Amino acid sequence: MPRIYIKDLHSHIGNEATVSGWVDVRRDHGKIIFLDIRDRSGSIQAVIAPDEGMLLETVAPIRPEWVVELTGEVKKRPEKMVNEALPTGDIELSVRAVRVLGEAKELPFSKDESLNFDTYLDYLPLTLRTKRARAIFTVQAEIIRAFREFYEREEFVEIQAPKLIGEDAEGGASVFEVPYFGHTAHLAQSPQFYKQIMVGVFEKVFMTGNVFRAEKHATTRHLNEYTSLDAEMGFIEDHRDVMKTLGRMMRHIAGALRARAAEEFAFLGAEFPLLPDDIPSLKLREAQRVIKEKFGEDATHEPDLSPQHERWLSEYAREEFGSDCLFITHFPMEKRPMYTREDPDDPGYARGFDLLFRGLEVVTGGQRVHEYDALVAAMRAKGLDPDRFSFYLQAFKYGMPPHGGFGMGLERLTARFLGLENVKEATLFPREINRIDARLSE
RNA sequence: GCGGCCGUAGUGUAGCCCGGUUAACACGUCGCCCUGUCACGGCGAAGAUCGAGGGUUCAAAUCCCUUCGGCCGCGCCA
Repeated sequence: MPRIYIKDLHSHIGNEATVSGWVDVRRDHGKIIFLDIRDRSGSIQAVIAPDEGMLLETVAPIRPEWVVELTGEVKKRPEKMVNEALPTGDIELSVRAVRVLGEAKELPFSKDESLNFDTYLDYLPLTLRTKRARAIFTVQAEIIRAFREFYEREEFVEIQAPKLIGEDAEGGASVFEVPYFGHTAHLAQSPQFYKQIMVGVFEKVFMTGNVFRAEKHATTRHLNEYTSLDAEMGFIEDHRDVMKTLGRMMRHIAGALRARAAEEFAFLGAEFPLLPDDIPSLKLREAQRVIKEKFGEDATHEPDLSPQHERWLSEYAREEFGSDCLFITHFPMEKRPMYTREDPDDPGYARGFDLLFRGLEVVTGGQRVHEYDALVAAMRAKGLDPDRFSFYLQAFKYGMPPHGGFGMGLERLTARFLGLENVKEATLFPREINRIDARLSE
């Protein structure tokens, strides 16, 4: 017999049905007991009535998070007992039989209690069961689904990039070392090289996968392991082709969330973003002029934006352009990795961009160097030895089209969509300097 | 790495600035009562040597030092 989900119980009114799930709340009135039962689809009130003497004994030890199977009649509630606040508030399950499928020990805290974030992290297998956490990660799953949906429609091929790599990908960011049969391997800090290589194979590729950063940061926007949503496409004119695709993708994701996650957004008090057809774009130098004029800080000689600058610029983009997203382009070449393409019309500056979303950088992308000799020269200019990158360089040695792409932080994106303060709230099992599941100090 | 803040029952907090008899409140837990609640309710109980170590003092959760742990901001980045 197929399992009946709680959300479908309205079609069983007047009939007997069996549901299974976790006990959310127990309300014991002595001779009548109410259990709120939760499954993946919703929750319903089960009533254990006084005339079922044996049942009361079975139910007596049952506490929150016990897993039970309940059989009984699905009844329409008497009018006075309807709870309009709940989707199943007009019905209840009048229980005839109870089967305990799994017991639960006493909970360390009641599940609705507001916790310190550290306590939340200590008890993730339990705290992820809360409605809030389930809403966040349902939205995240929809973001990935929409991302995949968009690029499949655009005829990109989905690939899997390795996580164990030999040499560090880009220089700069610290990478984790891994013993590898007497050698030292590294955990990938980005799929950059592999997605570029695969442009030589499929022209257009995308991927989702985890990447690793060995940086000792302690902020609300950094993780030591995060999920990167990447795309790379060949035969572009310049970085603006990538930006256009990315803009359409953001609109697709927002549309998909509106269609499929409106309930979660409402529950979390999140607003859908303002995303105009053309996402506004400023060169870094223009953005710095805005900062100086509007916000009074002279950062015109900085090579990059600070977090405060990003928040200001997002504020400006919303007021000025009615957009929650803003592209910043043309960072100085010395701040960008060796595969970055310089803009011939703006020497010294890159054909690259960051995407700011509600005050935070969520994407970095741009056009790449695709000529072998130029790439070798760029490596040398950055003090890198081209021999160490000979594997990667084969792609360019044997013919590559002009191409570009981007990498996007899934947790940052999720957090910005939902207005969460800390990206760790948008990470199922965050890896941070002092914690891999449990605190490392313990 | 640098700067700011925090550590009190299982959980979340108050008390700390202005040291002083049994460290308070809420939730949870346990016991008794309750046939309509929906974060049920009522009565009662247990549970904390106040992160750890040292110092000042007649007296320290409270003041000082050290140490451990955590959070936030910055740097770096997505």
